[in-house]
Amino acid sequence: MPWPSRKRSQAATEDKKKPETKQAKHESHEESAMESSKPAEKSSGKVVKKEASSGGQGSKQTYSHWLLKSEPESRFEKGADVKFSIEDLKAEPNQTACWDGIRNYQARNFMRDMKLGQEAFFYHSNCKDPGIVGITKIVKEFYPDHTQFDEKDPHYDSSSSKEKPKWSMVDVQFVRMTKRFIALSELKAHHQEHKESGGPLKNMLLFSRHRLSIQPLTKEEFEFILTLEEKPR
DNA sequence: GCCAACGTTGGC
DNA sequence: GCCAACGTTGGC
Repeated sequence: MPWPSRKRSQAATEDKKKPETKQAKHESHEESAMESSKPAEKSSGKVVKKEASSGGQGSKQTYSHWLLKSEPESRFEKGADVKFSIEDLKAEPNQTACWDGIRNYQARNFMRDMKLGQEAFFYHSNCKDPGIVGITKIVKEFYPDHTQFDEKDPHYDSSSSKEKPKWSMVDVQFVRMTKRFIALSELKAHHQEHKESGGPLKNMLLFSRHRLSIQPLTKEEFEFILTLEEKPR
């Protein structure tokens, strides 16, 4: 299936290295056709621009901040460990990694909307303590995910081709750890409260698109979460 | 390990 | 294009 979560090593960043490998989840589909046609896509695309939360009523608001899920604990997928914690990111050259292995159209489309310099929360998922642990920034906009062409990679996609790559990835660089761990449970409590009060987390996708490993955040959502850093829980 | 949510596949 | 079956994500 499609899904993704993770990313992995290598970074192409400035130096152009080639990518390495990594993974995330995988799966496949067909390209463009799918893109346009599948449900996920459409929703995603649109969501991105419009919705938004605050503000935007009809207009299209563009997301400028993101949340990236990654699994900090070992888990094997087709023989490969998908573990990639924020500590792993910090250990990469330039503290930068390519976010490969994303095999979900909605998540892929969000990656394609990511712009240089935008920030993303690094979220630990499928682990003992799920929540936000740090902040990263986009240091390379989308380009083909090399793992789709590698038959030995868990995320190989035989339906994709170098001429028409189906899957994309971006490079992200570690910025800093959040001042404290911001647990999913804490975000959820605010989310529920905000649903009634109309607060900034009322529409946070973390609670409605459970399976989306790459999520857009509005500026208001991002900033509200940053204020949580300052308050001891 | 269980299970709810939800995306994908594939028959028709 | 609908929809049931299936598979995956990911919290608990």
